[in-house]
Amino acid sequence: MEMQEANQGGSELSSPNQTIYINNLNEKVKLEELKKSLNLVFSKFGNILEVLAFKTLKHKGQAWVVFENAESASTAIAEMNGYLFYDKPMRIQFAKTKSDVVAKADGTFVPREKRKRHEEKGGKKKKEQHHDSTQMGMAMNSAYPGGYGVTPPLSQVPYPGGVKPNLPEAPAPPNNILFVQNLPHETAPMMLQVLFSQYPGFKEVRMVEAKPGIAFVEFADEMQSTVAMHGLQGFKIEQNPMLITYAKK
DNA sequence: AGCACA
Repeated sequence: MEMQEANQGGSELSSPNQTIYINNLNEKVKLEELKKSLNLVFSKFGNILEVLAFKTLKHKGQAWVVFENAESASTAIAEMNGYLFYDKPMRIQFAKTKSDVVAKADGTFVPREKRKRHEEKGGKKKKEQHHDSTQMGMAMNSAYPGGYGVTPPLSQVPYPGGVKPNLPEAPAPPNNILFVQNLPHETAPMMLQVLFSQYPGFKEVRMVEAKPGIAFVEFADEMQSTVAMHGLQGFKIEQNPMLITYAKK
């Protein structure tokens, strides 16, 4: 039988990073509210260092959430990609580059001139563009209740009717097969079996030789796959947090 | 659509 490309929508997964990049956000929402809400929704995945969003035309509808750990970011992507937020499904990926707050902590921070790709050309009337970058560090992040399984309405179908064919990561609907990513290349099927077979309904692990780092894990039904997914989401194998989603059928 | 921290 044939199987869909393992890779989601043909776009590569950016390398794991502690910052997530979110787009397809509802542009009508005011920035402050947007950031507050993002903070609320994402704080259960771990401590958030900063939430950034901007109002400029080039950056509308997008935001960055900087976590303290890459593991949190990874879990947040797996759990929240496609989540309806102000009536639109969030599209989430790892950020392409390291956030300044993180670089500052690293000691690798280099002031912006080096990092700018292209400067703005003259001839444009300069407009005030306010974007604020509130840092709501301690204020709003509550410690997470323990367990990620509590994401509410993922069951609502994110893309009802006509969908653009190549979304970066169109989340597959819940089903009995899990798609596991971000595994160390040397991960043995047996190791995965040990992990997943603790969950009821486990059937088998399938790994794709041609594509190291991923695996399919089949359960008897979707309730059982869901339990396993939430139980093992972000579980680290040799430092790599597993990223588990439903497989595309 | 669009990956920044002015």
